[in-house]
Amino acid sequence: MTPETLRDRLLAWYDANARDLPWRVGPADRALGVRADPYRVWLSEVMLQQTTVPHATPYFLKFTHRWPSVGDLAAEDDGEVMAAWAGLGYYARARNLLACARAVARDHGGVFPDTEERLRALPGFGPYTAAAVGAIAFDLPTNVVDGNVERVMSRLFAVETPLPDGKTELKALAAALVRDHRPGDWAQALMDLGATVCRPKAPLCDRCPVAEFCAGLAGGEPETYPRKTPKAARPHRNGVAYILTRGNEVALVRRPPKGLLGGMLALPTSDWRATGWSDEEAAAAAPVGADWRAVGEVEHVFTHFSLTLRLLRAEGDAGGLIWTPRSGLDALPSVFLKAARAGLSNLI
DNA sequence: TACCCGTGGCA
DNA sequence: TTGCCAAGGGT
Repeated sequence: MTPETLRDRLLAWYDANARDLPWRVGPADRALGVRADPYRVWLSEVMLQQTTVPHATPYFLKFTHRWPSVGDLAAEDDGEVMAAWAGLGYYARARNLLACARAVARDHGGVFPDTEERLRALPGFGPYTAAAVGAIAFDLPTNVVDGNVERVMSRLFAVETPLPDGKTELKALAAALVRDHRPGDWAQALMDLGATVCRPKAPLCDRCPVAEFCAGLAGGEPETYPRKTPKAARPHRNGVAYILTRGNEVALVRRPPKGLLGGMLALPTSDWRATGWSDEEAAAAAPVGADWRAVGEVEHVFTHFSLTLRLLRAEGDAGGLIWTPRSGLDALPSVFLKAARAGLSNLI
């Protein structure tokens, strides 16, 4: 099978099997000349970074309803956007999202630039996002390489070099298939194939439009690609979260702008360390003096460490805290929402 | 370059 | 239960 035949097969498959996604202009409409809104394409691409479609979708609908244009988003307050992002994770994306929206509003007249190079210069635009927005929103023949495309290429060509070292080789293989014809559909076809057929586990090779081209399938174990270097073990840390209530309100803090959960509202915490905390030690380290009572603990897993958070609760008052009604706790990252719910529960 | 940075679903 | 996994970017 020639590369041109492979392309024809995959694009035809996409025409018949494209996923219907809220940020997507499908192949039928694109054939009529309809273009996707760069703002919506960009927003979806950022939300989908390392995030599943089911998890990102409600956030996309919420954001586009509340901020229909990049100018609307650029004019919003930081805290509102960070609160709306809460629960989606990787909060640097939200900080960069705002920085990018404001750069587009200020430096580009509210219009996304239409070259890969100038997109790449915007905050939060790495190689992937610049290529994806360029292809999907502007039909530029860019090389869009995400985890899906890496997996598809590694199987099609039975690439033995483990990731991440194999990225260069996989990217070159993908580049050799890019043409000026339907570049936006091509990028989305590759990613849809990776997401629905050439899946990480249990690929559906009997439904694959390019199976006869696939060296990984010919070798008998397509699911073993891409090869990967083993990951380091995840360390464990221990911390204390303090739940100070004043009637219906809970005391929160704003975390520093960079680092873990940067810029997000949070419960006050101790430092997070390898050794555990006794109740006495935890109370002594509290941000304010109060009659602290141990009310349990929660477990949470981050990308590179796991955490046991001991929960101390007290009723009291203090300055320098962000007093928030219980109904406002949905502005918290998941780890603190989980901790607050557990600590405020009457079941303890 | 290697490490940092969330979350929830699933086998 | 544990580890793997999802449309990566920043530093």
